[in-house]
Amino acid sequence: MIEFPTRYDPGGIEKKWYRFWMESKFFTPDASSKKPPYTIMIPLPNVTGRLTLGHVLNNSLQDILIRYKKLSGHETLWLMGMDHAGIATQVVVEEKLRSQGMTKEDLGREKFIEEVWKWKEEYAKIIRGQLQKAGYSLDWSREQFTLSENYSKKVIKVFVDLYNRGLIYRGEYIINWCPRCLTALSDEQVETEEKPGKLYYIKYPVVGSDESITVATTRPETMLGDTAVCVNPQDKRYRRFIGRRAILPIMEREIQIISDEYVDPEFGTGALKVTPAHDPFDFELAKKHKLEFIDIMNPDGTLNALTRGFNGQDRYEARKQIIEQLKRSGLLEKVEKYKLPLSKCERCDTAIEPRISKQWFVRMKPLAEPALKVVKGNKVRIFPKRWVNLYNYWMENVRDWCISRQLWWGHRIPVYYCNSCYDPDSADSEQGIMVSEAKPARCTNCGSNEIYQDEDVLDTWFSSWLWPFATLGWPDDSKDYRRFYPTQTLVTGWDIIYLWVARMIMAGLEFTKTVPFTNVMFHVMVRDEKGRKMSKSLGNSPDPANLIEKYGADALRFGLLLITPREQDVLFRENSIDVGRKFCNKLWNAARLISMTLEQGEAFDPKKISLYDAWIIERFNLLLMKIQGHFNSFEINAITRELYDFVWHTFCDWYLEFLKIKPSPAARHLLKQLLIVLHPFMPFVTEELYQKFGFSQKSIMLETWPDEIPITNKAAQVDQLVRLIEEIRNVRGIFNIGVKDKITVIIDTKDDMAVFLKENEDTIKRLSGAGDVKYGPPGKESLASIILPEIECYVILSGIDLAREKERLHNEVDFLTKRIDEIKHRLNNPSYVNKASEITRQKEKERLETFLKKKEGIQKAMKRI
RNA sequence: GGGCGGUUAGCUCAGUUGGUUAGAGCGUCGGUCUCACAUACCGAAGGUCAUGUGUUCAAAUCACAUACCGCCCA
Repeated sequence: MIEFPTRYDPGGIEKKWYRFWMESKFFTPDASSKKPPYTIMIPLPNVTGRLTLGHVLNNSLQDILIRYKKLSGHETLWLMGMDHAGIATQVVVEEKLRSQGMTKEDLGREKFIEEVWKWKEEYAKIIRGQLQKAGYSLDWSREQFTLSENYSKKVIKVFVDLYNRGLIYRGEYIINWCPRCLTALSDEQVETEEKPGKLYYIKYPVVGSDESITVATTRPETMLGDTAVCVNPQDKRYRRFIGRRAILPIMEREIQIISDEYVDPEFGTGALKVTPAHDPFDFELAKKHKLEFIDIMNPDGTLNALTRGFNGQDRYEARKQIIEQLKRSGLLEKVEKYKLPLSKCERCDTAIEPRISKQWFVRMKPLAEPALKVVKGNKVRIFPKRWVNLYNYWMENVRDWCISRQLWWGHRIPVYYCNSCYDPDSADSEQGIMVSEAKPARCTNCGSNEIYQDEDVLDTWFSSWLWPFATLGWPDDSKDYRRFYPTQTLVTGWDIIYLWVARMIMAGLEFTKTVPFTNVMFHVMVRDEKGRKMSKSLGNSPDPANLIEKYGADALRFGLLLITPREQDVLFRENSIDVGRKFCNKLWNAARLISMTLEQGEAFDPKKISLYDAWIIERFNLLLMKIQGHFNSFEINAITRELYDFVWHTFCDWYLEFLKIKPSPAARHLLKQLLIVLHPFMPFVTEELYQKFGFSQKSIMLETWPDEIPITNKAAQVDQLVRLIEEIRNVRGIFNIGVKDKITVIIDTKDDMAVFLKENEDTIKRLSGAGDVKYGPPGKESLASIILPEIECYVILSGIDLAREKERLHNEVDFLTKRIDEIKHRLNNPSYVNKASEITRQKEKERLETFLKKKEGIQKAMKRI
């Protein structure tokens, strides 16, 4: 007899088994194994902060795939690692310093980086703890970090290689500048939102006339950097001004009036103020027309000395004053309300400043083309399919990637400058610039030994796009790399298609000549009740570790998956994972019951099973088939629903009830199979139960995914029995017959069914609450009638309202008559007969048959009343 | 402005090639501590499947349009 508490308590059990798995090295694959490999690279969490429920969803899905594949005979590797997350981590550490009244400049670069490393160690530990608590079968022995010495070497090598092949260049362009983080950002790290703003109409007086030309702008402060006004050459209103000069108000500077057909005459006034150093469009225009570039901003978003009186003023403060001045001088024509897109830094929410700046870029077109092809050609398959559109859209419109960041925390750019022959003011010359993995001893141009390294670091994503192979030893021809690369599946959120997924595909093709993974599974986002994405910086996620304390890891994992919709983001409410906790307890108790019905010494033999066994096995086989299908299309939350329904409403509600009356060795066998199938979803409780029952392996992790169990019995009679019991219960409910009031039922049926029901009288009695079962046609008692295709059944109602039963039957007849007419009509319709499939028509005929029989039975019963 | 997704019971969601009387969980109501589980069991109430038009023998399911919500891009 197995000792079995009535309640499942996950606490101690989870810790015990995780330690056991770790000590047994079950998470660490053998690179020399002959089994087919299955590899997943974890979407490396940032060391910035604690993991959120978003990570729980993401990692639970991966753990399910990995554990499933391991059970299915694969050598699985789920590689653990973390991301240094340049800006995000630097921001939080700066924040921490600020709370202590310090800035990073107070510390200096070296000391500051030391502080960040301390942060990294602290949070890496927390994150590992969170992941282990959740039961994830990550290979900890191969853990990676994007800023480790080893990983950095690879990042630097890639930079140098790409530079040597002309795919990395330095250039002066308009980039997204965050005045808070004081760094350039890539286009993908900027978020835009629509904000109510204003459109200001400003008059620029035309030199040598008393006329003026009016421009419209949403950012009047940028006018201080204007170097031209541009109109469409076809625009009759302005034709006469082209080639003349205007006076820039406030600055009192003369600027040109030029024409270009890119100007939209419909927008604003049709005259465009040109600010080449602060707008990407104006920048292009200025290059074309050889205009002057005037940068009027300091890095922190204040205006600089080139703006005369506004030097040192904040951009928004300056805007107010400029409007005031324009009003006073009568040059502000009008102000309109206007909705404008506002760009923000994704990390700190500060409004982005487009700004001319010298940065390093990756040429993306040549990388994107092959990456587009592999998705079109199904070499990389994306699930759900609809995300292919987004991928294609981005790849087809890809822009060069700004990879330099003015940060301290990251991979220092491997570019060196010669102090004597390099000219920082020359935009194009490469004289005195050296790109190499190690610091050159002397300048390759002039031989000077005064050489200094670029101060900037690389975009974090420039390291994480190498993740699938840099983690496995590449560029060395290592055993792991040969064995586990390319990987099979990537599981991630759709929000980083551009930032990460697309770039990994490009990097894989470029550096390893193969796709880095064959399947990409995108899952939805976890949001809080207000619909905000759960994020480390917002701090709006409960700590998964706390939820696990409260509910158990299996409960959190299973519950979260169960409430996750197919295509829509999940709005998380804590009480909704309670369903996971209850499910664990249900499974626990199902096993408990089975342990109590065990018959010693009897082994399961599929040839010697009861009809009940056959009935449940049929359903179990069907379940396996469905699960297989869903795994193939990566619809994992569909599987959780199938499992839930099967365990609760088929296995427990019916089979275990049958089992109480007729114990069977099949139950133990089925339980084992069921535990294996459930194991990827709820690893702890299944291991505990597996061990409790002493099944054959050392751990459930070493088991084999079940095949369908071949059976020959047909269990259709059990379906009829289930229906009969449901109907009797229904009658009890309708007539308010209490559970304790035993009723008498009369069953009228024939042939095999009569034999079967007689044999299973105990089941009927027990599950329907019947005290007595009689057979044959009923007498003249007061009866409620249950008419099934092969069974007629009557419940004796003494002292009960017969009018009610009459009404019930009457309604039923009405309903059936309607259906029968419908089907008859359909079957007589020539186009239906011609067009509907054979199977459909056959089904329809069977339905008609059933309804007719039932109607007849009910009519007979009505006469009897 | 372009694109993607959503709209099904009071709430959160299933419903995958069009074909029984559209399902589940939670909540509500009624009844049970029935020897696995009260973290449970039995039953009930509750739906013009957003709206409109169309295709079809047949539409929650397909097409088009509209409305509202969410997201992405410009």
